[in-house]
Amino acid sequence: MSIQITFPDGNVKSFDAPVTGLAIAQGISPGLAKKAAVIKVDDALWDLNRPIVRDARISIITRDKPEALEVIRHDAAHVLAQAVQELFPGTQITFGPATEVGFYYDFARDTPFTEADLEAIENKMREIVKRDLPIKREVWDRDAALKHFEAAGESFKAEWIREGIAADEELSIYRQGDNWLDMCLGPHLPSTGKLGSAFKLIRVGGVYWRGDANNAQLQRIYGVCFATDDELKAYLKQMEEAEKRDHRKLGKQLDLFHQQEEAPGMVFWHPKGWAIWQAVEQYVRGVYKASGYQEVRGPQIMDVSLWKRSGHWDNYQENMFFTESEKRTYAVKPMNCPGHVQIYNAGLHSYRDLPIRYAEFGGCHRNEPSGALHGIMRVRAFTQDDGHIFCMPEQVEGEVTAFHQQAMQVYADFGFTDLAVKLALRPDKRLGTDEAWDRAENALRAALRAAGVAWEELPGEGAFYGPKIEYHLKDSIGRSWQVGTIQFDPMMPERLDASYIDESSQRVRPIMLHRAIVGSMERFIGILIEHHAGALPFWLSPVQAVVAPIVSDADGYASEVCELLKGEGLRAQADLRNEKINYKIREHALQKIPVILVVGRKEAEERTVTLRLRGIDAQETLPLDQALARLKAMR
RNA sequence: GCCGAAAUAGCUCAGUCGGUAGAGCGACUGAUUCGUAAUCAGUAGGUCGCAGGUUCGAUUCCUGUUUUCGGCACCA
Repeated sequence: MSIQITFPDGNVKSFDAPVTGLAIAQGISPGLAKKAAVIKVDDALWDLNRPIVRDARISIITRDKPEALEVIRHDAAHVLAQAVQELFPGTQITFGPATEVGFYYDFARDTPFTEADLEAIENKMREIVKRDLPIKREVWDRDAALKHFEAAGESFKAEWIREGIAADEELSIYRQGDNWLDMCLGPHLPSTGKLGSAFKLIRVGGVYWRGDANNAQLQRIYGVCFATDDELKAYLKQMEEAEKRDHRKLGKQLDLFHQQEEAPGMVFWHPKGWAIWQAVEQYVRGVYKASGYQEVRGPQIMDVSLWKRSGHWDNYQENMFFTESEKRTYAVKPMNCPGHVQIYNAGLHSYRDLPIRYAEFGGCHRNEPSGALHGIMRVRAFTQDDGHIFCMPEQVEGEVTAFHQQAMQVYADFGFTDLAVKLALRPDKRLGTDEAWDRAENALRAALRAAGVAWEELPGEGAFYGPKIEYHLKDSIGRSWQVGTIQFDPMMPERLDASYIDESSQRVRPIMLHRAIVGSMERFIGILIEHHAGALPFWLSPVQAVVAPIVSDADGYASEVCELLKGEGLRAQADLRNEKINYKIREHALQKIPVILVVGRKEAEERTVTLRLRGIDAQETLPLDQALARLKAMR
């Protein structure tokens, strides 16, 4: 039988069926066959040696293409699995996909893998690559597969066949050489030799079977993998650089903050770190004012009955701190919203007053699981740039759109342009009817559409009271953190009895929007530090300028210059230590001070200063008033 | 919270196959006044995370615990 194969350029050629991708590639050129990784058949990626038996549009995917890279990484996972089973018989295989930079595979084994094991496993992987084992796809009968894996003691694979694969679904098995196989959707490279050498095992960690904490604990081995050795090398280099930007490291080096054993998950802000905080806070306060918020302040602890009414006690009591006095139990606030509702409820509101927007730099405590703590990014005591908008349902879309635009402007002002916008939809554990959730989710979608942004939807990730839009930023090693959010909440007004009087004098529930732009001040400052590698923009730098005299004869003049700068509201210091100018320059450069003003005898006599700006070796000497004007312009 | 690892001077780290520890930087003191990324010399500084156990003797071995790190789960 002959089939028609359509090539990417539109050419059509007849082949005797079955024909494989590899054969087609060889027909074009041996070079292409060598570079080929997989073949795209219509819109699906297939193995090169999988027989094509029908008319199809095809394109050969060479190993330098992104789609091929995913296959290479997936292959690496399988080679890893085989290596582990050869080295550690009795270890069960489960799943092993490609990731953004490599791959992982999850194993069930009683004995933990050690760092030394990783080295041995990686060597075994290279050996399997060298053996160049053919990789072949087979379609198995479901019962046969079940029987095989059960007989092999692979209970996790067997469970997956029973519970994870639909009865009518095709079950594919990939054989790697004669003695090893795995159940897998594929596609894969034609042989292990095609994997190449650009991979490296990097760490091992514990995970739960099927991502559920109630299930068995597995061990996940992570690797990184690229198409070429140069790319791997570049990646490892980049990671090394990224580690230098770690906010925990820079926080210490730049003397911004510290944390200690007696206060896990909490931050001791040092003067320089607090200066950054103040700069951020004053900026955000300006945003509050500009966008119609009134700043308020609620109490830090409130009777637990209030938290029972709000629903927080039911959902989060495990993660709340409590304190007691005179036989009453108080909850240390984990959120500011119930407090804001009390402020709202203290007065009577007409529909004409809405929207009412309250804002607070609200300090919250949440007893986060110990394993979740991470520097100042995930803490147990934090401050939100929190705000709550009480409005009518028809005002929601406009408020959300306005918020979005304001938030994007704020991120841009701090130097962030690469934001991920996500829409978190109804979770399993929730309040309210499905109809209410439909309305809420659609209102947020409409607002995002109106704002003209692309967003990702996250089913099941919403808050218990409503859906939310989330804004995410990445840290130096690629971990994604939520910063801003706006959340739709029809539940809290109901539970805490908030209302307004509508046009026909009826008491009606407002909608409440919870919103934050920087989110947690702690987390945001952590991300700021990493994003700028500690070299914060001038307006955020804790010390904006250092005046450094060359000889002690210039000390008086240096102090005068420093006082002048401070008088203009700049954060300046004079470095009058008995050290050489080289020493001072080096130290302040390492401290990432944006401006160093060097003054020697000459400057003191002529009333000039020599400016040295961060990142620029060239110097410029200019009169004091001009230098001052220059610095003021940098704010 | 779960799996794994780690914790030594202010910081970065070395070390002790069980005999109570060392470097560099920093700090302090003195000398030096030196024009754009480290001047020289000297001094001080540590219950080796905490609590038990084994031992003649523990920072080292064992157990527990706290915190941190990596991963997962969680993240109102």
